[in-house]
Amino acid sequence: MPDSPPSLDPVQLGAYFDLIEVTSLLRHAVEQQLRETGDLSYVQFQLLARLGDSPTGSHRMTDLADGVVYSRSGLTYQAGLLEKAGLVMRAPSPDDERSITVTITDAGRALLAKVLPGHIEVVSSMLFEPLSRDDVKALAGLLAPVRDHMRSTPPRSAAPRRRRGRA
Amino acid sequence: MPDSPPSLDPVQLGAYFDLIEVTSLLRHAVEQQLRETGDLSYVQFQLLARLGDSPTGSHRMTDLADGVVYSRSGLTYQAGLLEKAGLVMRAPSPDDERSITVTITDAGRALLAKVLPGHIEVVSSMLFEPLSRDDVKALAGLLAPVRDHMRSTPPRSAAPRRRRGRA
DNA sequence: GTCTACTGCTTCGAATTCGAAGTGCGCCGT
DNA sequence: ACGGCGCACTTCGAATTCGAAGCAGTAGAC
Repeated sequence: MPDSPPSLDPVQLGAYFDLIEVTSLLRHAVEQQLRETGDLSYVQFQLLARLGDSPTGSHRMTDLADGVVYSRSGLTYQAGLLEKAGLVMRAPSPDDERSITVTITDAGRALLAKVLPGHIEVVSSMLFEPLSRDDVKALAGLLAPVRDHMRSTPPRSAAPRRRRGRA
Repeated sequence: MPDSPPSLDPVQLGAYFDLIEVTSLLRHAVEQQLRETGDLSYVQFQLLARLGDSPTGSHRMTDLADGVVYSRSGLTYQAGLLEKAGLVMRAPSPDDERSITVTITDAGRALLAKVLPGHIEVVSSMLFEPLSRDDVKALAGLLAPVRDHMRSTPPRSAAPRRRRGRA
């Protein structure tokens, strides 16, 4: 079919706007809590959380950047900050001399633990309070396919993430 | 006061993470499209869209800031840029000498119209493609109460905030 | 009337962000 | 093995962001 006239029906538009607004508000609230509790920005928290979640406590820079949806240069900056604060360590990867492995320190884990309850409190009370258990399940069920779709559709001009081998 | 054990069940956690990731990815994609097509940042686009949507084509600064979830000082900056670009006009309100009324110009409307189709295209193909019509309805139905809840729960105020510094 | 508290916006300084360019390593074909 | 291409990360400069402080204008108490 030819491209339909480019427009979103009112329901789509509402969903889109609400999505943006909800996440913006949530992010602001969370950011404030993190700043107060642990003097962390949201990105820094995300990085620590990701590292703390890993079985090894470490990740490559690039994977971190992708995971958090962040620019590489920005990650370098934030990793530097976190390292200076003693929350992570950086070391060259053993197997690939190009890449850097970032590892969370005990101090990092401690701070994460200190900040986490408040974080969860905010998310819980802002995002989940008005939703029933089934609502949350439904939301998760809706977001998952969108997430997968987005992951598999890389930004238009960026290089497709091919490990090796050709198409 | 023994706060309830602060934790999110796995479903909630997944929904929360996906929400953040989806909007981050969407935002990046949209931002890129807007930059390419009309040399606009996302905030600038949001401001123009909001003004263009208004019956009068204008809004007070504060309402704009609240609408897009943005700091006041940031809005002053962006409004200045938009004005310099001839996309909006600023004039003191007749009834309240303190407040400034921002109005979209014809050039602003033109740029908005130029940029909108691509914007919709991106949102459509990234966010809505993997969702059926009913899915979207369900999503909208879930987000609306959350949005209302957040709006009615103003950011916890007046905590002595520490200086920005260090990690 | 006028004093005081509050609101709306701007200015200011510092921190964060990104993209482009730069450096060095690893992979592949010849 | 050599050479070119591509990847991982960093550096650099410019633009954007925020909060705190500052400057009017407004509203309510008395």
